[in-house]
Amino acid sequence: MPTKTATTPAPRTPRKRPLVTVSEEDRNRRADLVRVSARLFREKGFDGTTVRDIADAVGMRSGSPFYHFKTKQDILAAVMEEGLVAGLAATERIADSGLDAREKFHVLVRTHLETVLAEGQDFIPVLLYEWRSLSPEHQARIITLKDKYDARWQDVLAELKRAGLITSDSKVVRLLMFGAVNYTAQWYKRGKGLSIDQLAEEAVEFFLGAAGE
Amino acid sequence: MPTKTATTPAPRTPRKRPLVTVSEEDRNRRADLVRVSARLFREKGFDGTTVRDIADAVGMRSGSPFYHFKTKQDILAAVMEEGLVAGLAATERIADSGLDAREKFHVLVRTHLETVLAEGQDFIPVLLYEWRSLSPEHQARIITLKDKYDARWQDVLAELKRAGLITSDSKVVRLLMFGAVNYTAQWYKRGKGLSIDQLAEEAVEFFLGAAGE
DNA sequence: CCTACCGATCGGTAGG
DNA sequence: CCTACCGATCGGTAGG
Repeated sequence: MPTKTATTPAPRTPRKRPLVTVSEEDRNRRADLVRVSARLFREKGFDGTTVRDIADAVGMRSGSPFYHFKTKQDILAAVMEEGLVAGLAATERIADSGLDAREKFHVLVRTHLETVLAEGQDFIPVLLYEWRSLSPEHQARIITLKDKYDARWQDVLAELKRAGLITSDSKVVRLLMFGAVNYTAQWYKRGKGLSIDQLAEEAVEFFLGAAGE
Repeated sequence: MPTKTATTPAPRTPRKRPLVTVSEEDRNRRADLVRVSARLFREKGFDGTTVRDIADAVGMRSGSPFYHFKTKQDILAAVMEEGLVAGLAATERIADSGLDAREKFHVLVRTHLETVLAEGQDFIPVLLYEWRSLSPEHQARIITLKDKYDARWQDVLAELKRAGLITSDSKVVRLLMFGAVNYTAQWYKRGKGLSIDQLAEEAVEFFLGAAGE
């Protein structure tokens, strides 16, 4: 049954709320839970966050999150998956753009920094720092997405090397760059010092060194 | 009947021990607790590790760690402090050596990598990834040590810049390097791929770029 | 350092 | 999504 059919005549019977299908409101509440959980998991860790913390933050009673998620683990998986799907989409858009190597890399770094540092962006930091709390089954599913993400970065590094902007495009170099960028989550304070754009600028200069001049 | 899961209690040889002074044995047991706690905190996180886990790992009963430490928090602080004191000593030794800038930097990177990646070296990773679990009072005391550590790195970066090996020795550059090196704790597998020495080599080349050639 | 224990809290559930 | 609840577990303690 189509969810929205503009051309069908109005139903003869007065509309009643569907009792079986998942309502729009349910989906919104679920999204609320994922969003506040991301923030709490980032601030206090997965083990340091209780289901009651999460329920409080969205104005539910302590047992109610389990109407939307089977377990606390499932909430964690949802947070990570949402962050990675969004991050992957952005990465692919940039990788497939027609920009030249240096510019493409710059945009990639800036976008990743925004993903890690901008307000309300807690999904990827949770992915980075709560990975060990995720069950092996959930990990396996998310690794598939993560591999695609990594592959796109590796492609851009290969472009940089062809352009003579870096001397090595090894996996180790990618991981070192990734570490440098991801670690900003630990020390960067919004509104103090550099803006995210300025930070991206300095990071790119550092990564490409004097080779790019 | 088969529910005899837990480790058997330590042999109970009643033994005379000094009642007032802290015996050598007490100090050894305390060191044992710190060492196994470092490993457990790294593997499962502070909140994911129970005092019972720690007691089991050294062959004590669940209440006994509290003979050596007032709280679980105090164990965490001891782990971090021990790691930082050792790391700071090594860093100062290198910074004050007569090596030239590039060589000094290389040794610094390699030593830090060993601190993060070598077997049984769990203290600094715990410091890096469980910082938020430490109470503000403990944090304040440890920040003093951490500042000294950072200052030594900054000194070496200034040397690198004077030698023309890097184009910027800003704090941001130090933090990016630190992130790249620290993040290895998340992906490096001992005995697979590069050795720690080889990794140090590649990291230094990446950090100094083509400028050093 | 062990025995024996406690109050608090936790993830999760039954039934509406 | 709430009410009412449970079994398990946790950090920590008294007393020896």
